[in-house]
Amino acid sequence: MIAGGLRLLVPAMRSALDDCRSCEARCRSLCGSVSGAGLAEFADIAETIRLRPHQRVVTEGDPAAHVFNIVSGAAKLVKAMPDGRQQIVGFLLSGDFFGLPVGGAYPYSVEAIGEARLCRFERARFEALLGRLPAVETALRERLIADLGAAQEHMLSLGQKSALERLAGFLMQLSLRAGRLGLPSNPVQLPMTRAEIADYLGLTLETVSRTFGRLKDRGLIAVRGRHEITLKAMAHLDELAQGDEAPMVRRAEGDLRCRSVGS
Amino acid sequence: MIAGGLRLLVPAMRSALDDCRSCEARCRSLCGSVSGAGLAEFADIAETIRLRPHQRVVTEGDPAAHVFNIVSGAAKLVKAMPDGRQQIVGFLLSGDFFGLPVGGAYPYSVEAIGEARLCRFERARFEALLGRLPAVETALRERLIADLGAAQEHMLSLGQKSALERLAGFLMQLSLRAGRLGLPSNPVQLPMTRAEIADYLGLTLETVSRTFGRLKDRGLIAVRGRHEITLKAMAHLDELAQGDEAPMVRRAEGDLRCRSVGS
DNA sequence: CGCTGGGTTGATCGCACTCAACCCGCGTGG
DNA sequence: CCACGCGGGTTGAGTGCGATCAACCCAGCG
Repeated sequence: MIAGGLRLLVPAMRSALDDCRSCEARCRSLCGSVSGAGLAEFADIAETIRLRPHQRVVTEGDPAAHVFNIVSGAAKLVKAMPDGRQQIVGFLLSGDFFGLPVGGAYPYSVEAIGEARLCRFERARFEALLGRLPAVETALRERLIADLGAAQEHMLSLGQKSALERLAGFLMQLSLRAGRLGLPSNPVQLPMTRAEIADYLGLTLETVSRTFGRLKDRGLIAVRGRHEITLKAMAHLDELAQGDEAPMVRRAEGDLRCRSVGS
Repeated sequence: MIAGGLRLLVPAMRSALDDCRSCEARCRSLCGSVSGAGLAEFADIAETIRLRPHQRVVTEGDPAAHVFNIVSGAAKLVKAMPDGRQQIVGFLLSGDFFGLPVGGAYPYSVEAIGEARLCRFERARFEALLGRLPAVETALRERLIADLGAAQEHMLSLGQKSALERLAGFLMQLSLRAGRLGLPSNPVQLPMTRAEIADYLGLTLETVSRTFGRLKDRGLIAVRGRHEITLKAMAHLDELAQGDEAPMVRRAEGDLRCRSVGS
């Protein structure tokens, strides 16, 4: 999960929403944690929302009155600076959860990528439910820990990796994630634009475009259309993303310096 | 909290540790969430550990058998790459909590900065306790959400901000954090080295050193010794950190300002 | 004393940013 | 039907911020 992933609430909406059947398979692992009664309670406070492309559901800094769950489509979590710079801190796919506030306010804005359908809960009621359903509370904790881990992994990318390494890692992430959702993991589908990839990876759209070219030149990927990438050497891509292969920059390992005394 | 902050367990150690009194004041807000019996249970499974400077308690990738709570001193969360590059994803101060695994393994290494004392719990027992103490589970959830928010804020820094903006933001963070711990918030104490600041901000130590110089030249800070910084214009520093003032587009204006001072 | 770890400063380099032109597909409307 | 605009993408030329390499400084300490 690149960011706010939390797939436990989808089952709750089966009775509230009529066309959620595509979610059923992929969230089965967490269905067991919700009792029949609890499931009904979730359905009770659920509300369906449809989003047009680029439409915003949540605005950074607003008081957090609701939490959300993506049913279908994709969205992005955006943190903006006053001068227009922005960082996408995560992409959300169907089943992902978001909207938990920091200090009472949303810490990011959320906008749809393409059409999206999602499910809304009043936050107060949602939190009240958590108290009554410890299994859900535990599942939520697990997801938060996973998200925190993903965030830390992304910090490593943003702070230390080259453009090539970041993009390779991004493609591998998308592939793994699609696989977990039961979708084909090799021709990777990119619902987002180059500019959005750039804002996620801390690069510019030109650099992203050029870096796709470099990956293609190396024979690691094939670009088919704007939104489909074929991974031609996943193991190699992964090595590249991890920085395993010879990079231009090699930093000395500080702790073992005592070995080679001045010679 | 810059990273794995979680201050709820400290009270539990009052009976297990004799000299934790400095923690008492700062964790009072969460003390109420633990019943007397629960507190005793925590004390029961607590174990004290002392660390020498640079000593490692947790290694990235190892199976996570314990969770920890910092009693005194400071530590860093480090993610490393095979070629030696590393990203510090957080600094821990007294009261902070860490060690929750992603996929069963620690997602980072943890090393002491200077001397540190901490408290260790077996993870299985800790999680069992969470089930019996819902108030603690809730407090843990709150801390995880706050940590996730801090991580996302840091992504914005790493992905979009200049060296000057990152360092200004870092100093403001440290100041706020010290204030929350009941320590003086203006002459900021830096327990870590320049190299560690660099690895946290995604810069090199040379750039960090030069950027301290630029902040000093602008009259925003005063550097006293290696580990103490006086913030001379916190409002201005904060604007700088947020990117409110003229950023990358017209760097010339910033240079103009320096020139008029210099010549 | 000299050694060592941490910090500062200078000179140079290079990756990614910036600015800019251009391409392509698509929808709209004359 | 083509003209046009527009959003998204690619490519090229030049720039600059921060990385790299390398002295040098300073304090603590055996």
